[in-house]
Amino acid sequence: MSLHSLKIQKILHQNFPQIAEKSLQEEIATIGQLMDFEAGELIMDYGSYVRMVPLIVKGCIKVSREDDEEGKELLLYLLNAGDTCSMSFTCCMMDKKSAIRTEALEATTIIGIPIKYVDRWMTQYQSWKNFVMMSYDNRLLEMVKVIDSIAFRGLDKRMEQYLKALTESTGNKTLFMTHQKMADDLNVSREAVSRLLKKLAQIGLVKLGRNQLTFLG
DNA sequence: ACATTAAGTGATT
DNA sequence: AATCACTTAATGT
Repeated sequence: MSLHSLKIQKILHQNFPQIAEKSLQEEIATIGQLMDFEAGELIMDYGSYVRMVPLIVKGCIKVSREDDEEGKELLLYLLNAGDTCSMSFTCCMMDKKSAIRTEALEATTIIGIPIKYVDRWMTQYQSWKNFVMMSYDNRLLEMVKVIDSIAFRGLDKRMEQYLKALTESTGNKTLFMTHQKMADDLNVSREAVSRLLKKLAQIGLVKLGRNQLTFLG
């Protein structure tokens, strides 16, 4: 067995304990491709075809929905080690263009699984099916939370949730980004973000700086 | 020093 | 809360 395969097996063991069948682990180790992305790198853009399903090994990926018209964006959820991209399953199986955009927020490593296996494993391996289903469930729950905060709560609570998700997901209380970027993620105006952050700074929830912000939750 | 970009502010809708 | 029209502040060249 190759060094590459051994490495993947070890990673699987550490980050994807749900994937139980030995033969499945071996298949992934054989055909999976380790891929690295730098911080800020665009992994999949809106409209491109999905050829692989990623298993996230390390880092953090931002998944966002893009509006058809004027470059509007909305953060849907964040993915971390042990997660997979649910949208990519659907896109793969139906051979559709990606309805989302994914971007690495920090140095990120994934195992890429070519499309053809993904489908076959669904019927072949119980743990793969469970893994996929579980992943759908998690993502859906996260999206419900986002919808909930958009529909029923003000921007202030939404901002808190956003900051919490980002800092937890990146494991860093300080975020290096502009108010404009946050405004894009939340799909609100930059001014609204600036004004709200100023309020949050006054009550001591965040610490502000140019191009950076520290969450003190 | 100058230009550029990020952030703050007030008025208007 | 969005948009506009500006001002002020920080940073890069």
